[in-house]
Amino acid sequence: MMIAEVIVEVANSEVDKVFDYSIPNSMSKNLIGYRVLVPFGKRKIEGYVVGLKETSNYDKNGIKEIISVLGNEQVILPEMINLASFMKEKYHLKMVDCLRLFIPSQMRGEKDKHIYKKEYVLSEDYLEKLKYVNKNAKKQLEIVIYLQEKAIIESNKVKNFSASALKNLEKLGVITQKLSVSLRKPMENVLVGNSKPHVLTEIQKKALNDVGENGVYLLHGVTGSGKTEVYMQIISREINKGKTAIMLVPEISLTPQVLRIFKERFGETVAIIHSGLSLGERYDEWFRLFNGEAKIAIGARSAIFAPLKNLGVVIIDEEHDGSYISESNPRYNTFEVAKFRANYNDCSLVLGSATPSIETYYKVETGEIKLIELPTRINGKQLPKIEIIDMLGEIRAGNSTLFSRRLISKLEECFAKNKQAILFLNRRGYTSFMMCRECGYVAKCSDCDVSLVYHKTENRLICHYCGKKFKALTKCPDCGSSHIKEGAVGTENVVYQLEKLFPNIPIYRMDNDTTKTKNAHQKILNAFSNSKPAVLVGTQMIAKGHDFPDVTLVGIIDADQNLYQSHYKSPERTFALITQVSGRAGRSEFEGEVVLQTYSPKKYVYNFAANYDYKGFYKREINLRKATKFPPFSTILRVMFSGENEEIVKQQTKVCFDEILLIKKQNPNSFIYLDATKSPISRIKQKFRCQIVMRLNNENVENIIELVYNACDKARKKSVLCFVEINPSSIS
DNA sequence: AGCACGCCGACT
DNA sequence: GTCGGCGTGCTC
Repeated sequence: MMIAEVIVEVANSEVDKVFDYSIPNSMSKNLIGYRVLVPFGKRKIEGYVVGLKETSNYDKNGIKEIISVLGNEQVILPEMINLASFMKEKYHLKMVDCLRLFIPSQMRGEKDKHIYKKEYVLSEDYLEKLKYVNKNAKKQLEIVIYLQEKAIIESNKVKNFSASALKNLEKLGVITQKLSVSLRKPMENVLVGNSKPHVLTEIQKKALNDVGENGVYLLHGVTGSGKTEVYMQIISREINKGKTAIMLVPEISLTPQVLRIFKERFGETVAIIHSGLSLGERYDEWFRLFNGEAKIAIGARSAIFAPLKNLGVVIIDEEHDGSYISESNPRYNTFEVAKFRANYNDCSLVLGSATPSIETYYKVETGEIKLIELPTRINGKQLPKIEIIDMLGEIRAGNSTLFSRRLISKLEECFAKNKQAILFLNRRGYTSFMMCRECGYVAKCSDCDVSLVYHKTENRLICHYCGKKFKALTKCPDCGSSHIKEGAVGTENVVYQLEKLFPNIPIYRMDNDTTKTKNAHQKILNAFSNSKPAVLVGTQMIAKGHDFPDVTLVGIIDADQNLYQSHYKSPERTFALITQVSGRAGRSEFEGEVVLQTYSPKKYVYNFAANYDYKGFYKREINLRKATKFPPFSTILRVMFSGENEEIVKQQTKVCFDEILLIKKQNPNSFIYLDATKSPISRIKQKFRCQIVMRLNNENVENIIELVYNACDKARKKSVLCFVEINPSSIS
């Protein structure tokens, strides 16, 4: 008899183990990677076959038979089953959560399940049916009252109510389910032209040749050095050998322009995976990769899971970008996943960046990564000159506005020449918080432990963590004072101040708030590029990948912003951001310049950034990390507990912490630091958060992590979420 | 996650 | 008594 090992498709559950099922005689035996329907308790559930064997150890009640095979395809390749196991072990994830990353969500569930949204409304005769509801059924009555007020429980709110209460009300006929179709958006019409490969410069040619058939490479090239063309030719080379390719870019730079370049060069052989696609489109693109019609996958982080066989190369552009580390649900490090796939396929992995992460560059030193450099701009122009302006000096000279005198005169100069400027500030909204000058009251979110940001256009206070909106303050709700102090300025405020200074210059703003609707991105960029002179004010989404030929001036309003968060990566992030934003200037025949405003002009990071001295910066930074024992010379681990009941969260954190203390006792040399605290943001979306943070020596670290994972399992409880992050990009 | 089983408080 | 809420444990 043949036994199939099945992972059942039950979301977010404790059922994370292999279940054995026998394969009926009528069924093909080679079921690895197939989706199947299996009896599970009293239910029938979907599952994935991850292994086959002759006998089962489970014999309590005998094993059950697979009911049927779903679809006729091996949707999960053997490589991907291995990858799922690798991720499960490395990041302490659930097997299902990993497998789910590999197939489009449309494929799961019964046909069309995910196209429909589940919503509840009151039945027409609900008043009649109400008499059947038990008077003690508190939860059920709560639902009825909610519905009387709001008329509908939207699909995203369904989880806020007791599932059994909803079910019972539906059975009694008090409420009915309403299925509303969420429509497939039409396919974006990108013109597929015939872009010919560009003639490479000698340096580009050398770079192309230096990338071998396997191994890991770092393409370190200044902004505008023509990395994209090198990537495209590496991909072409592999496609011509009959292989396939994956190219990852940060979500934020997946702009229509970038996609168009690839569509024009590779036509139908490229499939694009990004968050703007509808579920249907995503499914279509996935399937084109799966059946071999498309051979190149381009997309953000999750495109690393593209169902491609016979990979020839994996490219990670803007390698240092934070979006490559997943910060939700299955938390993984894209570089490590990419390396797994590259090893499995015996192909090369190419990282590209103008400002590689310190940890990556360290791997160049240790020989783990081979370095390829593109030190000059393709147009032969110098990188824009970066001028550091001391904002404290401005205050001393009587200028306490947002803009230094230097920036204003440069703006005037720029407009007079009919050119364009970009002003960068990595903070959206109008003012970061509002505080009462009399009593110190600060407007905070009701569901999260953070202050609210004032948005002038909406005239609302908005929580940047959960999105909840509140009425704007005119006076302090505590003491009635109308002396309200405003916090740090955001992009909205920059636009507002700028309008006063330059009433006749068109000003565009690009941030999360102005790009919510589809194609808003494109509209703003089009409008901006068609008007001269003009200013574009924006957050980091303006920093990447855009090619604005007429931008000659870049202003960095508040360069210090990143440095306030005392994270060991703050300096490298600041360096990367300055380099990135500065790279927007002087991309065509006109020279560019950059005005960098700071309150701490002496900080070493600014000097290195202003001189485009990456290597100098790296040396200083790596020595600092070595001396202070921070990654890559140690490993930081954060265990997070979160849940609605504060006491239970604290209790479970304590249970886990005590376990970890035992580990520390037995491995005293492994721990540099260990502490359990409330998270700096102690509540998000009504969930309390506690964390255990530790810094570990690298010797034997794999073992210690394993022990910490076990400690987490001991503290596991249904009502509390627990997850572990390795070298988290933020611990707030 | 579902679904059953079983304990416990409230009401005909 | 008995009905339903709600906590616990199991699913090959």
